[in-house]
Amino acid sequence: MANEAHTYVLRTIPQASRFQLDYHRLLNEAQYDAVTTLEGPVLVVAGAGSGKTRTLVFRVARLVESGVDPRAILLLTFTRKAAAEMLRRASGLLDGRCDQVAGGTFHSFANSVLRRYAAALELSSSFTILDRGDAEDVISLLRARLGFDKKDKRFPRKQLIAELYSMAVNKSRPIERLVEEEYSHLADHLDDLVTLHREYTAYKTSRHLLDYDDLLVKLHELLAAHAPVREQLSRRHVYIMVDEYQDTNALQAAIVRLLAATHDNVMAVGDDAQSIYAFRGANFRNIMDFPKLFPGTRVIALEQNYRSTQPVLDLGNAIIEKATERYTKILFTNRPGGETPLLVAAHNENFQSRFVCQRVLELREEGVPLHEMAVLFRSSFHSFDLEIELSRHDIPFVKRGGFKFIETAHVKDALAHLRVLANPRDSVSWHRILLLIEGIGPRTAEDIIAQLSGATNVAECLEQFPPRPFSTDLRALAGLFRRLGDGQPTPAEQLAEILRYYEPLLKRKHPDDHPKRLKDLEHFVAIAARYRRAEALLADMALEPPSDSVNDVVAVDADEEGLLTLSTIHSAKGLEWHTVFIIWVVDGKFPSAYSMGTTEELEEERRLLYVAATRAKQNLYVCYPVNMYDRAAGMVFSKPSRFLDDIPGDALHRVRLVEAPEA
DNA sequence: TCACGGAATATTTTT
DNA sequence: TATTCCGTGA
Repeated sequence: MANEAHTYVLRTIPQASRFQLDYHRLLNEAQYDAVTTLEGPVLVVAGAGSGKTRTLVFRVARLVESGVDPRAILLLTFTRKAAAEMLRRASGLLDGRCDQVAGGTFHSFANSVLRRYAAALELSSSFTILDRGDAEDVISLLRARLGFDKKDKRFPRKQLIAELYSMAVNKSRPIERLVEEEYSHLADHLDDLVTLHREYTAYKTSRHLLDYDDLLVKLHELLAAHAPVREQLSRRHVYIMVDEYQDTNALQAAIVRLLAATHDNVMAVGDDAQSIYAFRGANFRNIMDFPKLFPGTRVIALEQNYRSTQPVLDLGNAIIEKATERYTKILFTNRPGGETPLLVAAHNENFQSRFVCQRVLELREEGVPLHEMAVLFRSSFHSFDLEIELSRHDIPFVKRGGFKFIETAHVKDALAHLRVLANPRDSVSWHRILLLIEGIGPRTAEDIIAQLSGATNVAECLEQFPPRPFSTDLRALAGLFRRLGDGQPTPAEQLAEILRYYEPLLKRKHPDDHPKRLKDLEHFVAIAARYRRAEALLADMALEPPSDSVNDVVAVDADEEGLLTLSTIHSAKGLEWHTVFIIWVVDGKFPSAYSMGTTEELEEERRLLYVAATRAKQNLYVCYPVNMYDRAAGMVFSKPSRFLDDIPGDALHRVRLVEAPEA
């Protein structure tokens, strides 16, 4: 026995003792790889439905289980809701520790960092965030002040100017070059646009105003120019994960690079085929440049799809196959069976709407709950007719994307009062507030704001303004601020006080439809009640406004059976449903006629259709009306989207909707 | 300087 | 079609 030769094998002891979760069993190989690579730069190229979120969630859990302080993990996502959902799931897997992970959007992260380190940038920590509309208001104001509005050559509109300035930041290119390359029709006004931009920047600085782009610019500046702060932040956020990396831009990439300065522990997750935010300055090539930014990057591809049936996936693959530039993968699935997606030709828009309603009701009968179905479209207004039809059939729905309720004039009016309370130098909000008063126009408002800027007590200053026809109203406003200054009211109480002042003004301004607007404002008070600090409310309203659209829920009964989702494709990113309808898949609408100028734009539209198609788990209906109304030509025949042109019939089954004889 | 009404015009997607 | 612009009268 003692003489017998033994061979010994080293065997790893199962790590059950060390980790609560059986990562090996719960993840596929590529996912496991991504989840367990904790140190160093990693790029996860994750196809649609390949368990990207699952991977991120498990990685958070893995990090925490490995003894990493949850507060050292930073999860940057596209919406804060996405971050919250992931952390909720991670907590479900493991325990409450995962809640302490820092998470949010680039913008909300920038917001909180900048408030904390405002001093380093000679910025007030009570700065106000301008949304796009606010930025446009400022631009319009300055444009008038500079006299650009009445030149012989018509000056561009504020929207376009704001877009130009924003694009310059998000594409990291000077205005001059951008105009030359992409806005050549503005070339005549180049000098004035540059002047206006300088004024715009100065205006914001002197009044502690930051627009969306400034948040990123200032954060970058803070990290780039202040080494001690960079060190501190980098040591604080030791494990960084960036979701939806294909929709980030060069500036955001630079921020990540600086944040990771001391450790290089960054995991970027994304899919170049799903890049749909170029109009905001995102560049899908960013994802391919990640390894250049972080030498030694480990690239992991997730190619197995767990979401969709093979026929749905085949259609997705067929759509994206013809993209002119493509870096990655063909998705495959193990999900058996499934129906071939249908291309449904409806006689006109209303037939299309009725088809959706009918099919939704049938599926509900078959046991598919409403919240497992969604209707997707290119542009928000494409669903108007459908919304009417759904109401008629008593089908409850939520609409995501499009015009948000926070963007309606009356909500912004009410919000403005809260904003000046936090930042008395917020002249944008002052402007809004004062123009509500009868008899006060831009000129008088300017005067009053000038007075206010030197004042220590707002209410007193307003009361002391020399008598004018509108003095009574001004005193009422002063009274409001006096009351708001008293005690420590909650944001909801403050808002209620504001509404008492605002209601008469609202009724005067909108004699016909003020009841609807008042209802919105009550809704707003309810939202405010969730906050204890006004600052948090204000930041959220600017950065993460409630995603419900204005014409919101037809709240029949939002019981467990839930609501049907209507959504723009952009707002449907990352989500999935049992059944998906895509409507208005017509050339000119999808791709949008405004995006047919360049190949880049057209390619982005193609990716958009790809994103839409890959949201479906089981059923996919691609719909279009054969006859549609065109303002110029009246009723015309439509042509299905060019992206469907060469798709064979076995990948997309073409059917025509005919009216069944009444039963 | 303000308010209002008629004319011009661009028209999507969002932090 | 809805918004923004621009001129007019108060």
